[in-house]
Amino acid sequence: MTAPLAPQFDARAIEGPIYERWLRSGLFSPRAGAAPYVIMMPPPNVTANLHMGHGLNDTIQDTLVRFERMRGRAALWLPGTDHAGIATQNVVERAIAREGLTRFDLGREAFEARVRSYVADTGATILQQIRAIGASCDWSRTYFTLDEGLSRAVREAFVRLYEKGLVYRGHYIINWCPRCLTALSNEEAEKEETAGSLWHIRYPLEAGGHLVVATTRPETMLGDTGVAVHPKDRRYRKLVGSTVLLPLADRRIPVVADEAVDPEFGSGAVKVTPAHDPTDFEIGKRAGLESIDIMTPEARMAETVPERFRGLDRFEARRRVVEELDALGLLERVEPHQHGVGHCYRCDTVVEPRLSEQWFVRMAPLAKPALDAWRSGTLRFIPERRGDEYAMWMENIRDWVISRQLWWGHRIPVWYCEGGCGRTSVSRTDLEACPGCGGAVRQDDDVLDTWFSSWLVPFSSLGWPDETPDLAAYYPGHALVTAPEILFFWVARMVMAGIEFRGEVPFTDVYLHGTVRDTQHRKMSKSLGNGIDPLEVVDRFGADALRYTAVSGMSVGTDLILDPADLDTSFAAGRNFANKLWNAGRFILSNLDGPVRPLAGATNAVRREELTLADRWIIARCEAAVVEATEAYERYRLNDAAGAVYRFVWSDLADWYIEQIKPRLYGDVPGGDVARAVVAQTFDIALRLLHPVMPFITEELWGRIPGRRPGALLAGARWPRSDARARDDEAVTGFGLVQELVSAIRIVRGEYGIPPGQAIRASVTNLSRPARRALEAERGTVERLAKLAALELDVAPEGAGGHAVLSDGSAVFVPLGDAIDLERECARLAAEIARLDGLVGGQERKLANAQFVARAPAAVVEGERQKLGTWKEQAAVLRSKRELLGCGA
RNA sequence: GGGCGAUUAGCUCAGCUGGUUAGAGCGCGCGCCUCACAUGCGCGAGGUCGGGGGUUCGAUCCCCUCAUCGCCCACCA
Repeated sequence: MTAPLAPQFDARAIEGPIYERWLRSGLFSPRAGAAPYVIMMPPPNVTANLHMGHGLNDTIQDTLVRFERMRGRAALWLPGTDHAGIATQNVVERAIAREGLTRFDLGREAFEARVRSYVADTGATILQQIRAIGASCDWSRTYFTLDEGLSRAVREAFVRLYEKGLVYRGHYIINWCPRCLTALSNEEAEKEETAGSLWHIRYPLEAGGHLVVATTRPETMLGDTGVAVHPKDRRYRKLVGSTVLLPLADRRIPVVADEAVDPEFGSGAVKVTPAHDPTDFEIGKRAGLESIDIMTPEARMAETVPERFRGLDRFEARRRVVEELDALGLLERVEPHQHGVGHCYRCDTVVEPRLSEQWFVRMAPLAKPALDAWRSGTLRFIPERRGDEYAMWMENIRDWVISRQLWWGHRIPVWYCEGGCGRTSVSRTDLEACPGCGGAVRQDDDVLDTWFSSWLVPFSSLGWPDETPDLAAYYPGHALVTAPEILFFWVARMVMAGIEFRGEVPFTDVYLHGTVRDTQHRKMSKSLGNGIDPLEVVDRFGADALRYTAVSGMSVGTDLILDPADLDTSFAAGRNFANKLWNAGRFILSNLDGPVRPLAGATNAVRREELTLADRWIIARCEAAVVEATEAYERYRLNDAAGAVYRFVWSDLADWYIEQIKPRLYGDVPGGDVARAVVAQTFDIALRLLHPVMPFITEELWGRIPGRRPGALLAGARWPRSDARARDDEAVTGFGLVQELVSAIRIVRGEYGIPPGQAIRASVTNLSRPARRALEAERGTVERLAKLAALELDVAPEGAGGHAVLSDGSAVFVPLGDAIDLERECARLAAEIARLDGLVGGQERKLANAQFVARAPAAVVEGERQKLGTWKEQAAVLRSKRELLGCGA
């Protein structure tokens, strides 16, 4: 376990064993006695394979859960899978089609058995794959929406809603997928803007002349049972009540008046096909028109149309109808027409509005409290604007078609009496006989929409309808993290179900993250072949690199753009950072071979007087990182949290502090024990702060810091507390000047191509008090990092050399002797002076503006004055240097 | 047709309540195998903050408008 760290970071070597240790530790199950923090994982489909969408979604959830777990919450991230009715059935139907079979060949029971065995094989795959990215789910509570318990919950919910009159059965126009052969909800019929045509057709009037109607679906005219006009439309008012001779179908149909007609659109007259259009259905109902269903479930023309059209596919029928109308001279004109056409969300087939008998949930009563929850602030969305979408949907909610003509799912718990009484029974338990007459019963053939089980998950997964301890402890939950695509399918409905069945919203924060897209901003998809396999990324770069890239590449609500063609570049940031962390860790750990003194508390704790300026500086920077990262995690600004730790680790700790302490660590100067204490502590804190985002590498390194209890895990360690005593403005300013000076000297070196090996001298004059103290304290640091033979303070420049000025006005001089290119140095200084003069000029104008001084807040004015002073000072210093060099005007 | 969002360096994005010398990563150029790291170190180039107008002492940030892209909703057939 304490094998030396590999020189080269190898994610594959550490991730498996660490995940095993986490599992064995039991940390993924919520600890008893603490305040809970609960996230329900959006259950992936049983047949799903991990894609980047999951990668992103699960990374975010895991980051939040790990953060809260470390903060001491009883964190529960509850995983499960969804039986995914249509999707799964489609997969299995495709599989048996390869054997030349349909589900009807197999019959219901055999087909269902087939799906079950298929799912038994594949069901656990996705959850296994999720582990690869480090997900800290409580696997002991894993559920499947078709489990016995969740099935009971489904029945309970159905029966309760039925008993309240919120579930009903009726004949309505629903969206029908002619390929899946099932009803779909409004949400499942995705509108796609389509370039279609608007056909203007002449319908002859019995009394002579004709009426023009416009339609986008001419084939439906075979099912027309009326023509409607607006009651106030002068052009047509007198025609109301007259008769139209419907062409092709050769039927006589009435002209009716209805408010739903828009006189402005088309000709102002509408053909009415009650069996194939929701608006027409309503008009037909009001006018008492007949409904003629002209299509089979497969969307071929049915027996109800003239023989020559029967059996034709709807689009073929469309062509034939148009052709015949044209031949008859009844086609007035055709114009291009953009409109939204519904497509099945599972197979993309154009859905057909169809009249059929289905089960529905009356949604308005459920929507009201769900909307109130948002309005009152009980429920909030991140980003906020998503709340408006939620509200709009709730306000315009339509009843939910919950029956599906599928075989894979929860069978509708309704039994029809086939004996004498004809009663319909809704029951929590299977019925053998009619409760009314004792006669035979037949269960409804249909199953429920998949989402009818998903919307219960926040409590059904915890044991509902039983009042289990889990239910008491972990409902309601806290955050719900998902893609905006399922806001209505799932999130909104969970809120409704939560309030309806448990009296409380199931979570308070809905974090809707973006979508993973390619560089052309196309959604990643199997069909486009632009996907990225997260498992390949994990394999090549490690889970931490994947997670870091995902988290840092996306701010609240924005999409994550990755290039599937260039994984090396896409994941470079994460891979490089993991590598950096590993090497910094390797260095630090190899220098902590002995006991490390604590920074506070114990008797041999490092005293404040023992700290160098650099120590105080890194401790202050670390404190700032704690505050920044903690606040960012709390606000779901994971990219900011990751960025804060990244900068601390790379820019502060690795680039400066580690370099600063080397002489102490090597024993070249005293104070090694203090440096070790400080670096151990700040590194430890950095690992904690980063752990939610990069759990594996941080776990591996953290466990090797001396003084760990055996078996201690970072995943269960406590979150760093902010400590006001660590703040230290003096050290931040002072060490900042040290950094500036080193940079200034490096720039001069670079300008004149002074070889890295060649030690030079540098002197600083005109020092401010903080600069003097800092440079005296860190003289050695400057000398080493700028590769100086000596840093001299207050030694006036002599001879030719490079000049620079620090932000406090300190004048830096690097003697160059013959190496100087006087012209070049003069030009360089002139450019810098010009830049400063520009700033000074602007600033002077600003401060000369009486309005500004009078109206801007005093603190702002004071700040601007100070800036002016600084720039003036810097410009003056450089001017004097130019003079010194004899640059001339 | 309604509603919303975006437009900042070559690319991907920060810039959260108007005052910053507008930042990061990747890419690019120059110099470095400096005993943790070349998946690295040092230095650097690169931006009229989409166009136009306005409010303000002051606008990348607020308002209007135009353009482009995207998302959500919608029974004008």
